[in-house]
Amino acid sequence: MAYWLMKTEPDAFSLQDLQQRGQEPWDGIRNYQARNFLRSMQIGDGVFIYHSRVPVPGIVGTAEVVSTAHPDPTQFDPQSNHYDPASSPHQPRWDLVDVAYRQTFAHHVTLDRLRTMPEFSDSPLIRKGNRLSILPITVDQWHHVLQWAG
DNA sequence: GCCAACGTTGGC
DNA sequence: GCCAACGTTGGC
Repeated sequence: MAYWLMKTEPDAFSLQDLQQRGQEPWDGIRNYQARNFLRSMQIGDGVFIYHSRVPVPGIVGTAEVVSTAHPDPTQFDPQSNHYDPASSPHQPRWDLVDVAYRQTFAHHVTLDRLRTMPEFSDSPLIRKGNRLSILPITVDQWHHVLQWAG
């Protein structure tokens, strides 16, 4: 059992969208470090959903990993803006996991708030210029954020 | 919308 | 293998 944080731009796909659909293949990850995290995920792992590129970025709720990693079909689709012509079906380069909605926080845990938490002082999440869209969350971080979220 | 920071690509 | 150029991310 592990914990993760996944970023999304709500203009493209929000926690509310996930709630409406129930679950969703988390496709479009095109970063090797993030992909390697995807590959280490297990069914039942907890996920913080983080909204980026909004006036007040932060963690807005939770989801759960409901599949292990499998090839992301959008890498083979020339119509997709995640198309990767260098990837082949014989040796897929990019994976996804399926993620199910769990809860929306009554109180969002904003980036400003996360910066005040000692649990996050070493996290890439609060570092300037950080572009990692999937990152591991410690047990302490998980529980502390849930506490703040009310 | 701007732009700093970063990861990736490709010429050499 | 180096590194400049490029495209993208994400806070502001």
